[in-house]
Amino acid sequence: MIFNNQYIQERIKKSEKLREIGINPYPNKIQKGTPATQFLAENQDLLSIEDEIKIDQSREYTLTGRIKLMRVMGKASFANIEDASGVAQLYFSRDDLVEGFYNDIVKKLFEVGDIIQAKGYPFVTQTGEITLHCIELTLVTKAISPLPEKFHGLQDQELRYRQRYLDMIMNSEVKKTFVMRSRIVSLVRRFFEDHHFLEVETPMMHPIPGGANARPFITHHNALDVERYLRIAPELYLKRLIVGGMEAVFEINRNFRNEGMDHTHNPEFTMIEFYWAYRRYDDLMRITEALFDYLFDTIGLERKLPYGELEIDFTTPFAKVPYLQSITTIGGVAEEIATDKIKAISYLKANGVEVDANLSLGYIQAELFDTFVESKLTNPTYITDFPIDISPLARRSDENPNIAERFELFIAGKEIANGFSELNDPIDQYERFKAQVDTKDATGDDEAMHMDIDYVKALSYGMTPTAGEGIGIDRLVMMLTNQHSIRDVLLFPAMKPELPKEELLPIIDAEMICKKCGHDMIEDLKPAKKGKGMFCIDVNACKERATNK
RNA sequence: GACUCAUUAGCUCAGCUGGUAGAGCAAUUCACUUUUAAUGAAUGGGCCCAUGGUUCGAAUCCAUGAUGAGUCACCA
Repeated sequence: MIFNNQYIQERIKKSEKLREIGINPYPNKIQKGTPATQFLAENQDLLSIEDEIKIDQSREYTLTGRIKLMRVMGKASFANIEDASGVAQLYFSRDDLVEGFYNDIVKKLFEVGDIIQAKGYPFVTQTGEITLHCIELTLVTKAISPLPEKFHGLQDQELRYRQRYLDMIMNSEVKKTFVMRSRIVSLVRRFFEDHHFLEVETPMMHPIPGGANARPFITHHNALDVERYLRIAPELYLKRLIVGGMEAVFEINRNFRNEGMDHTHNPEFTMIEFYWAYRRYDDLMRITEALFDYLFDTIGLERKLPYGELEIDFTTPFAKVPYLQSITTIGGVAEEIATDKIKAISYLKANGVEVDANLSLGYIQAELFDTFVESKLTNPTYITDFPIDISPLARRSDENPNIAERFELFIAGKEIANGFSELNDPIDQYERFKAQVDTKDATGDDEAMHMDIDYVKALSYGMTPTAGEGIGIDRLVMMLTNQHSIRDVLLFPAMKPELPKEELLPIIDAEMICKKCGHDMIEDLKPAKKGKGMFCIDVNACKERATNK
């Protein structure tokens, strides 16, 4: 049982006692009181009263919040309560409350973790803290689980992620990070709206995964009996909207990639993608700089921000370095090596990187870039002029057919944004998809793109010359809040299941097998539409298994 | 996916070269009417992550596994 812990049992007993004496531990009609910080701000003037007793009984306040600390000293007590705004101190004594309430209820049945409402008037304590002198106390919500230790708080990284609400209660700076995240997302949205972009919502479940190189999550639509892919990028849908006549659109939402997790990767992450008709990739670089200026100015951030050991200078305009040049000047790879596939492969091998010789020069250069350049890009830097063959959706440069009108923005060695002039030649697009499919066949690269005929068809009706860009919101927030793990900017980061084996096994034995064929791979099963039990998603495979039995 | 580290009371942590468990906070009881992690006294609280192995004896040593963190690899 989840509540069989001794501490929880103690608290449940208190909850029952409250009910016995007619106090509902979970009352409904409670109004939120004055925010704690507002209470403190409005009574600052008490501090300057010359009198020995700084008090104003004519002022009346109601505060609501969670008890974080309680100091009981016989017939009087102090408590710190916290609400969304901050912490305020309460004072209550036996003689100021209804007779018996202090001794029998406050001291015995109220405790740290409970949410209470306090009515009273402000005064200043001997140690100079503005405090609410309570004349009435009401229980708002009983907490039957105790809070973690009051001084050290919740330190266990795992518990902090799994029980984020506890992390937020105990570690106030966590809340600050997420308030900042919300602010950034809101400002990004406002920035694009102010620039006359239209916010849209495109499908999260795609019949063909596209718009990026990544392995998708697969799910099943029962009614249509088809596979669906959680989107890896909204790109191809947003560009269909440009074809349809929307000339500036953006979408801020989740993308899903079925890949490894680490401190910069979560299986679901947030991106903004925006598409802008009659613009080119250099317009994107300018508007991205304008976005950073807007964020920094509106939030009031210094242009030089610490990031761990680093200091990052966000002063615009950002540096621009062409792809090949970055490999030679920043990566320190000789040009004759960087432009020769055979030499580049052996150079990589000498540095411990194995690459598939079937790959084209562009892919090999991408390896050179990833190995020797990326981690060195600390200050915001645009890497421009990408090899065309690693840019299947970007427009070819008019001047040089081997490079794409594309850039990526790097900060602190991480890719933050990716933008390009969009390819709008439907026949060229078809050929590029085909080349990707061939790569997939030749190298088994299951992240290469699929052929999306419907998208090519959309292009065939004519898409205006368009520029489009994606910015990783999680990483952006990491940079601006000096957080080094994506999990610290995600409210609920992805975690492995925590149930120990012993608890999982009985469930699997009893429930998690197909009722028809006895198949026991959980990922192949779906719950019965009516009644209990599980059945195979793939009906044909199920029949086959059943007959083989 | 590879390597390194961690996992002991509700929480934060000790626990030596193997001898069956300790503190602070929290809880319970008592004292205390201006405290700031309040204080003082007493009491209760443990499948030492799991499973094997070595051993007379394992929280401690070894193996395997689980979860988390960090480095690297892949990706945004």
